[in-house]
Amino acid sequence: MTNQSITQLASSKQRNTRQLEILKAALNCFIHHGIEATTIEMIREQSGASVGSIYHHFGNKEKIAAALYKEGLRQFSLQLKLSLKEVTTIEDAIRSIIQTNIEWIIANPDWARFVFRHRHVLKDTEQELLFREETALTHRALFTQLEALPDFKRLRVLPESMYLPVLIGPVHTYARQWLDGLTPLALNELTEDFIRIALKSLLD
Amino acid sequence: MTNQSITQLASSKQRNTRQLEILKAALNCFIHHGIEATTIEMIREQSGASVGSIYHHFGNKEKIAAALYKEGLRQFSLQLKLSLKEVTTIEDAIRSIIQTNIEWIIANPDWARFVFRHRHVLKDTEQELLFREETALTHRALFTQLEALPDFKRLRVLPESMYLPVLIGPVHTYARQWLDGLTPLALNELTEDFIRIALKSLLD
Amino acid sequence: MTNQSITQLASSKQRNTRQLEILKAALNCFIHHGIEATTIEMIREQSGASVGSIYHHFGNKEKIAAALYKEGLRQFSLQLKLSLKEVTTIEDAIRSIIQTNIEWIIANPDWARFVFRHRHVLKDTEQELLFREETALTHRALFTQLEALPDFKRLRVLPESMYLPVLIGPVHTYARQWLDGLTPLALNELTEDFIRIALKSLLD
Amino acid sequence: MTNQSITQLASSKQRNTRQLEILKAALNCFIHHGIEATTIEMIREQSGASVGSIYHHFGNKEKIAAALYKEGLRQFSLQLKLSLKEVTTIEDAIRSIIQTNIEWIIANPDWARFVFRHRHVLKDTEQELLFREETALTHRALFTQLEALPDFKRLRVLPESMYLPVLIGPVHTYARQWLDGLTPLALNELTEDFIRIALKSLLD
DNA sequence: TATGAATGAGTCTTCATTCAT
DNA sequence: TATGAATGAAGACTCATTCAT
Repeated sequence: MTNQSITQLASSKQRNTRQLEILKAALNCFIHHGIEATTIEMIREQSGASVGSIYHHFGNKEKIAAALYKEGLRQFSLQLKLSLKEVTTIEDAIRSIIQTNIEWIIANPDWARFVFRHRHVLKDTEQELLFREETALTHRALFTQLEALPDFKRLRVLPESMYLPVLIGPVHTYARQWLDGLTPLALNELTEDFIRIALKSLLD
Repeated sequence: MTNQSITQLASSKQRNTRQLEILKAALNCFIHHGIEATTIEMIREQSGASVGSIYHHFGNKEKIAAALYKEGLRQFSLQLKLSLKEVTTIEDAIRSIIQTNIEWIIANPDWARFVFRHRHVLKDTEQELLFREETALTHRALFTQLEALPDFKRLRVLPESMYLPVLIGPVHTYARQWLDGLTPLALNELTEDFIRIALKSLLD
Repeated sequence: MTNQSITQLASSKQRNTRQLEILKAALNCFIHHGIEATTIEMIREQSGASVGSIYHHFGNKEKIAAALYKEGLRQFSLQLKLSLKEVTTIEDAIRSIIQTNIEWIIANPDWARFVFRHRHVLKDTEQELLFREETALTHRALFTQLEALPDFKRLRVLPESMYLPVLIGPVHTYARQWLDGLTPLALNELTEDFIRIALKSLLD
Repeated sequence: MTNQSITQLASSKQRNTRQLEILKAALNCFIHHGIEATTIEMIREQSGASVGSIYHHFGNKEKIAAALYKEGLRQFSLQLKLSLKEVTTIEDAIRSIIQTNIEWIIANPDWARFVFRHRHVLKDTEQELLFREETALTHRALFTQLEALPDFKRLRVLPESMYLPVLIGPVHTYARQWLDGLTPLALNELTEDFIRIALKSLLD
């Protein structure tokens, strides 16, 4: 049904098999029916866990969604950080960011659908603020790394909050359509095009 | 609470006051609580209409959401079409598209939040296919109009499905953040920046 | 099953038939199984009302219990007030109070069981304070009436909070046992004995 | 939080520390939330025992409540028996019974609340009949002892089942209110008053 | 004796929807 | 067209109890 590998899901936090099965089942249900329309019973059936076990591990449905969201973004962040490790020029950095985005989306289509569609699962949650701060820190760290690059000044001068939208907006907007099956061309075939666009947009 | 004007909501289809009040109340509820978490009772309370009346006019909750979604996009399309009427160069066209997007989002923030967040309200609906075709037609018409422009060939050669993401992806990605209050700079202050970016990305 | 008459239940507040059926069924269930062990399903079955109707009228199970409790005490208070209307001596007053207590308990055994057993249904409820004040007022009014009697000074001097326990404690303690089937003699056969005891305890 | 001493709880039956901790925690929970609303988890948390341990020692929640109830009454009975050992006149006996009641309630307020509120924990239990008989025996023994007193005939002639309610009803009715914080005067300040009342009621 | 993860039957409660007026 | 009381299916969630260690 889905190519979401359990190994993938496992990678960003210590989770036992039972928890991973629950997360995997939940992700699948959430994508196919939406969070609200997914019943605990559905997750139970697909995961093999008992209702009690699901509640034992996650507390309630919203927290499963929250876990899925947070771990998705964390896992992506990690991958991005790794890919930026060796980068020495601003051009390489842009290239890396775009490539990693596309690669992650292609490797984790359901997870990508989930984070694209459910930006608000953390809303009104105790974890909300904490996770916002974590995200802000990650962004800050990324920007700091870019600033340290020797050719950083090649980057177009823009309000800071615009950089990410400009850099990755086209990819994300395309990816949303592709993930919805609305687009003839696969995302990965367009990697070079998106990189070229980003370079033109951001480097003088 | 919201600056969504009822007049605005009214403009794309023949609707009486009662219906507009219902739509307005529903939009407000949907934004604040999500579609599923919004109960008919909430819409009843905010709109002043009775439960029976709501059902009389819209059939059920999903159809209210569907109406909101379709009319939102139609209303935007209309505005875009008007703004493109006088356009004579490709550069003006790009400028117009970006400007109209930003203007519409700023004029209809809740509506914008709604269409951004609820791309899937038409899913598994009889209206789905119909509306998809309508949207495709609109896109086609837009592209045809651009092709007819004398300096069309200035446009970078790209797979056709990439044009819209590249053109409007940065604005939309930024707008989502702005509508969520995650961004320091108001969208309208960045209009010129976004236009410059788009021109650089799309014109040779 | 129970001799609780619906007419009786109706007397202290404007209630429609449906509500009275629900209250009657609930009282019966509460007595036989306790409040917690009574399920809405049981009340539904016995009352003939639908689940939704029960919730429509009472909000939840606790509020049914609260209504039963408050209306029980109110109904008793009313009866007591009526019986004290014509009273001219302190002895008659004592006699009246004891008689009314016994009569009410005998006429409403299930209701009496309920108020004896469930003094705390209003605990941590918004109605708690309000009802406490109502009760205090009723008590105050009763005492004021007694004070106005010409032979009031025949009453033994005691801390005010002791009067009611001394006057009615024996009856209530006996009634609890009788209502539990633990006592050979019916409460009403002992009316004169209880009156004599009360007079001895409280006069000169 | 409560002045219920563990030593007190221990006195009527052989119980090890673990069991006493469980009983103490349970009593506290039962008083604050009621028996049904108390979860094993709450008792576990307050007692420090594990869920398994609680079940090992008591079988289930109802049996904890039953143990608490039975041991409470037994402990009180014991204390009463001791206090009646030296009694030689009917007046002293009445005095002793009232004093012991008040003393026990003051020394064990939570336990007193518990037995007052939960007369029916043994209902539909195998222990019910047994304990009823035990109680009846105790009452019989008490009455026999009183009958043996030289001035027994000073006691007013009343149906036998009335003696206890008349003797102790006022104290219990007052105590219920006092334990609920509804009364300005502490129970122990009224001991002499209650004794005087009882003597007047019961001795000719 | 002690532990606590796992189970799943059992309940409360919600809410979309209907329909008689 | 408008109303809102009544319905009951459906689901989230709890919690007593078990049992392998």
